Amino acid sequence: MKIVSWNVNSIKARLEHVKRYLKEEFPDVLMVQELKGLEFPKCEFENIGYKSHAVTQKAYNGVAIISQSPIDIILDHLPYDNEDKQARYMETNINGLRIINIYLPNGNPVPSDKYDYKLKWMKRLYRRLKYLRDNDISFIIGGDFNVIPEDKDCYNPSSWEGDALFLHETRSAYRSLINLGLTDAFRVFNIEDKQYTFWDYQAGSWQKNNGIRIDHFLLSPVIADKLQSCTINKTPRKWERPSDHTPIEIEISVES
DNA sequence: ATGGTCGTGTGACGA
Repeated sequence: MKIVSWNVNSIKARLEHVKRYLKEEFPDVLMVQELKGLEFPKCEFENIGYKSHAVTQKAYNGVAIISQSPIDIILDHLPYDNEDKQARYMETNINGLRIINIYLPNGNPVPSDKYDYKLKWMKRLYRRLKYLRDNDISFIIGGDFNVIPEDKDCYNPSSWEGDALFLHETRSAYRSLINLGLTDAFRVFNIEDKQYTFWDYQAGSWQKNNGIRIDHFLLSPVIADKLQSCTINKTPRKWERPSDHTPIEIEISVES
């Protein structure tokens, strides 16, 4: 079973990219982030054999899951704060697998209410994932975490000092998630540095490979044992008018 | 070099 996460930076601007990707790679599940609008082109995906479900808001954020198999919605928001209306979380069952798609807050500038929100959001996420672990519910969580886990996951660690994606407190909160017993799927197969999923539009970042690794898949233990591969697919970042992120892909063996 | 680039929605803000 092939599952992919991709921050598309507007589903309207990237519709043809997403359709092309589905036709070329034919994933079982594609989770997308940063839809950036209320409208979601569900019919466009139906026409090429995909079901979908989106959680959207006006102008900002937004996540969706596009799947060959039916999607059961478990949650369409991150629990433990009823005041939080931002469209950043969805939790589903697909083929009996618990699949979670997140767009974790960026949090810049630091300090700010945005950074406070990011840390609170990460604590809420911890609480939800701990609940799933405590109740022996296996899961796959993927998405744009807006966290650079280690120095080797960015091109110039000193230039990221003080950034909300790289601060000690951010990475510490991320490690707490890992310490629930989760596996960073990418690092199972690749321990090299300079393995990025995002390159800024500015200053020739792509051409200079000045990127960061912030899109991740974390797997609970039973599913981690079934992981076959995890690959960053840089091809869509080379297309015309690309997203600033590129897809990260995992393959899970599922008994049939 | 105190910039540079996108996208939303149509002005300022977010990344």
